[in-house]
Amino acid sequence: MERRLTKQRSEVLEYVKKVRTHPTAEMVFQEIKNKVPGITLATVYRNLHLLAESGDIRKLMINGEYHFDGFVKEHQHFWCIKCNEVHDIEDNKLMNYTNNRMNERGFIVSEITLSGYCGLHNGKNNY
Amino acid sequence: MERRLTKQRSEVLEYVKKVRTHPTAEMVFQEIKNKVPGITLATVYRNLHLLAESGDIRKLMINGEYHFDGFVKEHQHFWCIKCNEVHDIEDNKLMNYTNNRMNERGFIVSEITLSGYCGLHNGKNNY
DNA sequence: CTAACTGCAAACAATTTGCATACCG
DNA sequence: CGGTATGCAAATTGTTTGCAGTTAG
Repeated sequence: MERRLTKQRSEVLEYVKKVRTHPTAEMVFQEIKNKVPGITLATVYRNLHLLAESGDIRKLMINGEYHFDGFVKEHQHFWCIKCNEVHDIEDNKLMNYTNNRMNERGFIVSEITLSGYCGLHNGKNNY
Repeated sequence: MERRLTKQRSEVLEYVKKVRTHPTAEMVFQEIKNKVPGITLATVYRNLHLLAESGDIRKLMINGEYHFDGFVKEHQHFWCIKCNEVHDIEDNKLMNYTNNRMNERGFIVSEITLSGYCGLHNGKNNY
């Protein structure tokens, strides 16, 4: 199944690649619909899934919604319960430690997703 | 808002407490509907959420669905992409390490959710 | 008694699908 | 051309809600 480069697909990809906000399909749709008149949410979904499948972007399931991440270098995610934002965590030590501990138990870890309170909502600064 | 102990609520609680399978609302409903004739999925949902709110059970969002866990002692979860099961991980070292690393960055971790391949599906035994 | 709870049906939100048409390579 | 991809509308899935009747304390 060969892939074609349509206006819709390239705009979806470009948008997800340029932001670091882990947008949902709906957010991507809202942001690009002006540049791609007539585009549908269904098309955005289809492209996001295809792009994730081909490894151009990552697909995350956070709090019951898909979020998409144009940053494909291995990293982890943290979802803040309070501000509802997804933060990138780049911590090789944490990744290695987690892999080692889990490998010992026979598991292979492909994703680490943490949740809790981010810097702005950790109680030290909670106004 | 005082809580009452109805047949429906106690059966939901009892079921979630007795299994270690992290059932969804639908699964709980299917398992108890014979013991509680006439019970509705909506009632199961309402009770699961109330029980989670009061701390009697835990509520997890895994792969886009709520799962419920009667084991309330602090622990982590691992979701196997292949068998689609949620495994309990009890690893205080991993928890402490993760907390420490994340605290340094100003985050407070309340949940650790890993995903990947469990022992039966880690490629060493993948038939 | 009376506020909490229930069943029922309808509403919802996120996502997916069928199908006829459009268009990339 | 031929098979991908698209728009549109309808369908699905998981979950929540409004409401009138029921029940625990």
